[in-house]
Amino acid sequence: MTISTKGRYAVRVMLDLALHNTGECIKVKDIAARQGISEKYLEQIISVLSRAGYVKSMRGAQGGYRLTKDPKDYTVGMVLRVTEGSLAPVACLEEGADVCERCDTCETVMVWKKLQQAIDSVVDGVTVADLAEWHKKRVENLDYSI
Amino acid sequence: MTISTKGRYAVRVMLDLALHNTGECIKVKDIAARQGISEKYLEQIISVLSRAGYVKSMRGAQGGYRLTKDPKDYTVGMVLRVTEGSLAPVACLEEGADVCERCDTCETVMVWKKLQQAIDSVVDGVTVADLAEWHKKRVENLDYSI
DNA sequence: GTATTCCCTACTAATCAAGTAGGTTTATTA
DNA sequence: TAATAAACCTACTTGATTAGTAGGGAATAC
Repeated sequence: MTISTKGRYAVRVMLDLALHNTGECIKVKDIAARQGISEKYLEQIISVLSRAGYVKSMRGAQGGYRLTKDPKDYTVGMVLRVTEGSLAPVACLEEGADVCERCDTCETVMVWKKLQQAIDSVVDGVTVADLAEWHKKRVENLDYSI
Repeated sequence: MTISTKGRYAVRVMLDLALHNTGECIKVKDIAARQGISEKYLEQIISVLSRAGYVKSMRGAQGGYRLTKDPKDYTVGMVLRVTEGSLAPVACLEEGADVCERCDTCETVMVWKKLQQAIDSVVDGVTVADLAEWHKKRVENLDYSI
């Protein structure tokens, strides 16, 4: 019942890109340094985001990545699903799964369905823009408190 | 983000015991047959429930298991936590986890906290008695429809 | 043309999942 | 009391997944 580093890192990458969303390209190297994540590993994760069309890449010197859309257009759920795969808590709820022959006598499926709804509702209720907003607010508060 | 067979089977065991809660002992062999689960594997799972005090065992011929309390006193969450371990979606939310030094600048933690609350709320909002109730209702409906 | 950056594939070590296997202990019953 | 039926316990296995590492290739700016 855990979200792997892949998904968590992906969310942090999107947040990082949102916070540095100046129109300039952001290098993986910089994100990795800021987030304290292995550069090579991040490369793999961001390439998933790239293939999904969530970020746009520019190769070569001065290259890097940018968000293709506005941060408010990405939910955390979108990012997690594309990196983690399905967020279904049990296999038989995954899309395209063959309904198990036990389902019609299996009350537990009701619970997993509720669980899935609850999970979806949380992760799709928060956008990358929200994360960025929270971050900015927190930084402001830190400034005042010093 | 999935619940393993261990947890799911445990819930089904509890439901099975609730549905056959006549005061008599229920053998692992019978549960395994009804649920279509490997007897040996179920043995391991039910022993966890036994050590947690959720079921009471009787050894020897005519032995077996019984629920120690009323089905309504067990939430699905209790059963899952004891078999799956923590239901925290990320390691840093697990109890006793050392707070990572990044947490204070890590807005994503907010999302994981909401997620955990949502998950807890679902799994602790359904009891084994609810599952049994749903099952009985469904069986009734099947009877009428024939 | 060289440095920089993304891109792609393969490999690895450790852990976890989902069982299998085989024997030990305890209670019933013939 | 011997046979049987059950829970109990520990170790092993096979395959998948996780969390990276490693090494080179292709595009682009300067």
